[in-house]
This record gives sequence, C-alpha cells and structure tokens, in this order.
Amino acid sequence: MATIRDIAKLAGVSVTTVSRVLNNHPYVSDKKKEAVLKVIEEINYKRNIHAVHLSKGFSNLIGVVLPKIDHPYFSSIVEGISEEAIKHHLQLVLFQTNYEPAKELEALELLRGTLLDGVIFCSRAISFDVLKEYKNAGPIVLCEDSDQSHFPSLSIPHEQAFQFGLDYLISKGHTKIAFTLGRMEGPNSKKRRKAYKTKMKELGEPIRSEWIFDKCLSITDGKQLMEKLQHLEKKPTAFFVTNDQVAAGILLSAEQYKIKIPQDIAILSFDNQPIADIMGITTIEIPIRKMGKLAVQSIIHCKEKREQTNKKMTLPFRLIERKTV
Amino acid sequence: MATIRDIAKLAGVSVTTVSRVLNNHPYVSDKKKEAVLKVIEEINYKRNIHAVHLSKGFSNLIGVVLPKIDHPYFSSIVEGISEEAIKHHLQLVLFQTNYEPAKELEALELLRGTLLDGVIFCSRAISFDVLKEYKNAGPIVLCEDSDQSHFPSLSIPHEQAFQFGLDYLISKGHTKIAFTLGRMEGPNSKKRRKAYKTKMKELGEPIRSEWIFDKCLSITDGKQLMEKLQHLEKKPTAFFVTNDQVAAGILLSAEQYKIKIPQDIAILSFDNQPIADIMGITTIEIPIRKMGKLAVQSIIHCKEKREQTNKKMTLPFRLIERKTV
DNA sequence: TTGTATGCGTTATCAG
DNA sequence: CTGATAACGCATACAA
Repeated sequence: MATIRDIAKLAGVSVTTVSRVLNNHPYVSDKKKEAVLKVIEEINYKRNIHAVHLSKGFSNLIGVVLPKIDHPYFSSIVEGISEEAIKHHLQLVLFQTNYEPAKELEALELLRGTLLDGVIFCSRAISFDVLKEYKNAGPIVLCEDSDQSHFPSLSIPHEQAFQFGLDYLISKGHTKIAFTLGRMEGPNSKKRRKAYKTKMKELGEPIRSEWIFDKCLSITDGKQLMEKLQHLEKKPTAFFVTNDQVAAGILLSAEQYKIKIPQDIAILSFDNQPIADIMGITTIEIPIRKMGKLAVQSIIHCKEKREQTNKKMTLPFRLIERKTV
Repeated sequence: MATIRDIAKLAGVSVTTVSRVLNNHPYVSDKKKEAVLKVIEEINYKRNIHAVHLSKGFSNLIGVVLPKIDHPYFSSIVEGISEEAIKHHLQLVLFQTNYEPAKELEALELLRGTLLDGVIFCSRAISFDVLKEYKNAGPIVLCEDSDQSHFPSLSIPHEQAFQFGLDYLISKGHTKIAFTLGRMEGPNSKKRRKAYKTKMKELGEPIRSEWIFDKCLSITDGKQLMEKLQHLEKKPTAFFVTNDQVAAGILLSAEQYKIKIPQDIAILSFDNQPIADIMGITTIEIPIRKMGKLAVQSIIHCKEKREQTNKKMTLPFRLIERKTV
C-alpha cells in the first residue's frame, strides 16, 4: 500500500505538503497541490484511516445501542440517527444487545477505547451505577425518560403522556382500563406505571395486576394478548398499549374472538407509525425520528464543546384520534 | 491517557511484556503477568483501539449497506447479520443509503481505506462496473440474485421462485395476474420480470404494462395500490406482490373498496414475516435472517483465506399456504 | 509557503 | 522467557 511518503517522493514535495493537500489546508501553492493530486490520482492512493484516527485521536464513529433492530420503534430511531449522522459525516456502529448487559458494555468499552466518539442508548439494561463508571469515557446520550442528572436524556414525558392518554380514555367513559408495557422495569415503563397508579387512585379504581401485561412489544404479542383476555375473569373496557404494533395485533385478532373495537374494547397506543394510520388506530404520537436526530446533535455538542452536558430534553407528544377509542 | 509504556514502567517490565499480557501470549512468567495485570487494574487502563488497528492492519468492523433500515426486510437481514457478527466479534457499521450511489461509495472507500474489513450489500444502486473497481479493496458480498462472477452473492433463485409462485396461482385458476416490484431495475426484480414474461407467454396472455407496479415496498404502497386498481380498465384476478408489507396494505384497504380476498382478488407475496402469519397471507418464504448470517460467514471466509471467492450461493424458498389465494 | 522531526499507542521482529 | 527497537501511516508543532 502506498503511503504519503511515497506520494511525497513521487511528487517531489514533503509529506507535510501531501498531508496539507489531503486535508485541504491553505498555504499550498497551486503548483505543488496539482503535482500531489496528480500522483494521488495516478497511483490510486487511499489514506489509511486507522492512521488518521490514531493521529487525530478520534474516529467519527458513534455507537448505537438497542435491543433489537427488527422492531419499528428502534429502526425508526436509527433512521433518525442515520439521517442526522450523515449530515455530520459520522458513521454508525450498531450494537444489537437483546438487553444483554455484556453487549451494552462492549459499546462502552469501545467508547473508552476511543473507537467510538459517542454512544447513543436507544434503550438499556445495564444499571445506572455501571453506566456512571463510563461518565468520563466520552459522550453518552440516553433515549429515555430519565430522572438522573449525569447524562443527557431525550424522551417524551412518559408519565404525563400516559396520564393524558388515561384522561382521554376516561373522557370517553372508560374506567376499567388495562395496559401493556414493553419491559416492566424499563425507565419509560416505570413512568407509565406510576401514572396509571395515580390515575386509578383518583378514580377510586383498584390496581389489578392481572390487567398489567409485560413484555408486549410486537404484533404477535398483541395477538396473544387477545387470547389472554379470554381467560380474564373481570374484563376491561379499554386497553392502553405499548405501541402501534401491539394495537395492530389486537385489532387483527379481535374478529376471531368476536370482539368489536371500539365498542367492546377501546384501544389506545403509542408511536403513530404508518400501520396506525392504515389501520385507523388511535394513538399518541412520539417524535421517534426527531429523537434520533437530537441524540446525534447532543453527541456532537459534547464532542465539540468538550464538555459533558446532562441536559434533560423533553419532546412533545400528541394525540392522533382515529377509530379505536 | 495511560499507555502501555506507563504500565511497563509502573510494573517494572518492558512494553513487549505488557503487550504479551494484553494479548494473552504465552511465554510470560506468572509473576510478571500478575504485576502487569495489577497495574492495569489499578490505573484502569484501556488500550487505544486505533493504535491496535493501525498496527494490526485491520479493524473487525464490517460495513452493511442498505437503502433504509426502517423496513422489515432490511432490518431482518441486519438482525441475521448481527447475530452472526457477534459470534465472531465483529462490529457492524451501518450505511443507510436511500439508494444514493454516493453513500454506497462511502462504504467502499472505507473498505479501501481499511477501516472496514468487509462490506455486505443488502441492496445496491451503483453499477457493476463501479463495484468492480473495488474488487481488490477487500471482501464484498452481495445479497442479490446475481449472474456475475466477480463477487460472492447470496439469494433465493428469484426467477425460479417467481415462476413457482405464478404456477401456484395458475393452478388455482388464475391467468389474469398483476404484480408489483420494489425497484424495477433491481437485480431481483429483473429476474421476477423475466419469469413473468416467460410464464405469460406460455399462457398466451399479453404483458400489460399497467399491471406491473413499481416502487411497492411498504404497507402504505399496498394501500395505494388498491386505489390504483380502481382505475384499471381491465382488472386482474390475482396479485403477486413484492413482500408481505405490500400484501398487508392491500388486505387492510380491501374492505373499503368492497373487495373480497381471495374471492375477488388473490394475493401472493414474498418473505413470510410475522405479519403474514397474523393476517393469514399466503406467501413465499425467504430465509432472510439466514441470508444475513451467510453473508457474514462469507466475509469471514474471504478474510481468513485471504482470497476473493465469487461463489454464488442459492438459498431455498418455500410456499406458505394461508388464506389469500 | 515549505519541510524536518516527532508524536499517536500498539504490535512484530529479532537478538539475548 | 524478556526486552530494545523498528514498523504501522498520518498529522502537526516548529523551524526555516
């Protein structure tokens, strides 16, 4: 492989001049610049990026940590991240973790090893205490509704949004409300549970643990939910679900159980993905792509200012009324 | 940041010994090894990965090129790739291209610049001639039904599969068959078109260009298709569509047009994603995740043997009969 | 405007 | 088993 030294020799200049040309620095005479460019073209030179990284001390690579890329919520975030990253000439390194802490740590270790200029956690399983150990490893941003003040975070206000949704269901006459969560112990789920508890207390309704369904993320989970519903002694009149996928699963299997929506059961979900539009699902929109973009901007901000921010960024949500409530 | 030199000094050994310990080389006395490990632990040393990469000449990073991550087909491939990559301690660098050649070239340039140890094209827009220029840059694998013999490729036999699907529709009494494609000029689409042409000729049916729909990829595209169908003078009795998403879109909007499936129109699609199961879509299964896994294995093979293979790998497909034909 | 010399942090070579 | 030293390829103070 040819190096800048080879180029320098062939073009009759110094390596510095070659480097300057390569990096579009000023103070290079047109003549020499041309000579260098010519040689580069001739021998089809490409610079060794590892050497650039080592020398500069950074890489333009950022890590994206998520449990599963094959889910609309996460692939939407990544799409947002990707769009913004391209603008800033950043490359994305994907960490599909299945919520295994070891995999999440891998990303953090690479951050510390300076392979990554920053890490975006779309969701996480590792504890806060572990995360804090990497506080100084580089920029980290969390896409979750977080109360901590160590890392920047990015989310809709889940508690408020969930309360808002409950109020909407209540305004439609529902008091018997069941709900689903993606991951019971996830930060966002905790907020949702809290909102539920508060609101049920207000209503004077009991908290029925059998009306809280964990690990509901996919369209398949929604379908299975309908089966579980059959075995419920006391049935709710409304379902407030994790996301549009779950809602879609419910809708698609409602017919076989002779359940009419919204007459028998109302469905309210989160996200507002295309499927919600097509199936007429009433949902609370989350600006998922926007979250991705802001996450990248946050990383860049930390990188440029060389400072660790811990800004909590709250994004707006809004109700999209359609036909399931 | 601490370096191995610091460690060496603190532990009273040479940098070589430190390096040996770091890389689990033999021929290090337990005593020195322990001393080194102790210092490493104490100062919380992490090695600089750029330096490792520069020194070793490779990076354990592979590029994944795709138009859009937010589509079940592509996120499934990536999931397969990811699963296999983890086993081999490879990290994935994502290139979301929107089929812009410049973005695809970026991945290839990084391959040439040795940042990437290999590149997997899940789909591509650049021409073959351009691609060939990177033949020697490193391992490249194509997830497409390809006739070329320069790069390894990985796909179901699209022409055969499409013929098979047509035969199935024909066996069910259909001869008026329309179809959709993701990208008219994509390699896989070309095969499908070819199969269609052949089969229609056999049947003595004319090729109606208005029965061929391009750019159908998403659930939304499927929905729009139903609207377009209304304006067709002569209507088909069956639709053979790009993937399950399109099929789902059709099914979900059929009702509003008072179209019964399969009575009025039969639907056959590709992929066999979860939504096909839930909606009862008859589909031709493509082992998408498997493709991702094999792609990684192919890259690794090239890397290890230091040889460019050009093996064309053909994966099996199979019909999943459900309720739409 | 140009070039020399040195640093970036690790691994590999080879002599001991 | 151990260590000095030379790569790896580029960027950049500093000197000219």
